[in-house]
Amino acid sequence: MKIAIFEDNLQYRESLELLIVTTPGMELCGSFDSTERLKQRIEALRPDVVLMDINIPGVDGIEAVRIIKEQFPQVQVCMQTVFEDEDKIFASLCNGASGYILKSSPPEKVIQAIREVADGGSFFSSSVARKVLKSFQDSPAPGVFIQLSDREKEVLRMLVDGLSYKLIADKACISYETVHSHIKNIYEKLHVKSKGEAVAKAIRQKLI
Amino acid sequence: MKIAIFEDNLQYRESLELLIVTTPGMELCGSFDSTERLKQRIEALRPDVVLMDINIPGVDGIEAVRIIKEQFPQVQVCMQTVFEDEDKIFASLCNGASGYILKSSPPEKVIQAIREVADGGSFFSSSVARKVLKSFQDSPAPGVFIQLSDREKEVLRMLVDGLSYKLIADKACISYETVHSHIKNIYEKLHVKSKGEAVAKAIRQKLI
DNA sequence: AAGATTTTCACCACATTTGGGGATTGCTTT
DNA sequence: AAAGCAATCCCCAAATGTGGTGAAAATCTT
Repeated sequence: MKIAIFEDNLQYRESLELLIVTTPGMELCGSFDSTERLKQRIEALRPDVVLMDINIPGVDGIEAVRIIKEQFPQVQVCMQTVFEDEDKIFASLCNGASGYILKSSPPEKVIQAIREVADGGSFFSSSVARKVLKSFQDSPAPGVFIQLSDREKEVLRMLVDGLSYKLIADKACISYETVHSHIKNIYEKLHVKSKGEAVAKAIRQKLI
Repeated sequence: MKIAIFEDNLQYRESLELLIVTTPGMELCGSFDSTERLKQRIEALRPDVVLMDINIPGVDGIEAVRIIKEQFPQVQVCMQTVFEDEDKIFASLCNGASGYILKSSPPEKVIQAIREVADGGSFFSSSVARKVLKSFQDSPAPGVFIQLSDREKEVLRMLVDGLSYKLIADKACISYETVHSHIKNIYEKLHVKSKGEAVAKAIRQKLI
């Protein structure tokens, strides 16, 4: 299993290098202090797993993940950082990182994270997992309470897609007035009084 | 650390019981095959961590988590299941579960999961983490590309909240025409032509 | 078969949004 | 100093959405 390291802190990078080379089954195929010539390096080295510092010189780690996953989707990326910055965590994950560990994690966690991401799984430090979790819990559970009929859901979906009453009418092969009528009922059930609120509620409560 | 088990499969429950009682620092305070009298039981036992089977007789595990977290938010719940059903995973997590492990997980993972959730962290089996991750990656990264000014973001936020131009004008202490103007610019930048689309895009791309 | 709900459609009046023109001020960036 | 942008304001006309009041047919429930 080939590992590449992108980490600008010399001391930490060296300890990672040592960790990798002393772990059976793992091979260090590259170690860098910036994201310069990122694509060429990945291209040449073909690592299985990349350990990427989030605050690295050059294009930052978040952008680097995007680039790597875009060009080499089979390469698994595990982010590393000292901070627990929520926005950066989410941005990295959305960009395709498979793991996220804090630099304070003990070496065996790092090895575990590498193994799991290489294996197609994911690994989060538990405090990172907690943040990810929280973002779920902040959003209400998929709406089971609000009971929309099939037609109403269909109309709502189109409303969310930004279609006008007229276009909805055409697509659903019903008259403008029927659309009007459905939407009046939807507003009633959702306790809203405008398109904006309806769309917001539909998306946030995952009604569609 | 007091652990309670809710699991209807006798064999698996017994192996969990054995695992808990033989682990130093953990105490088994209750073990049940259904969620009957759930609240009374939690009330009486005051466990630190609950291991909850997702397909348990009585109210199901997903509902049980909700009830537990509602009444006893300090109790940490770790879900257990044989299935990797995405909807159930998300529903459980939204309802307040702090961990999610598959029954195929080895005993040491179970112990690790209990320790981490008790500690305020979270634990996912790596395949579960992968699913959670995927739900992030399906949504685009928080909009870094679309550049809205502060005022525009403010207006957009209010638009999402369902306010009319007039109310936005009042709240922001600017004229109706200025709101109109900002919104024209927002539409331009978002490449949309209606409130509905703007709201949908704002939420989906986490612009607000 | 009776009753409830969903789906369908209509009309009217009013409110709101949208797109098209402008314009001025102040602040940055070049 | 000029260009560019954000923020503020104005007018107009057309398109679109909202609320009220019906009502008929189809479908599902009991």
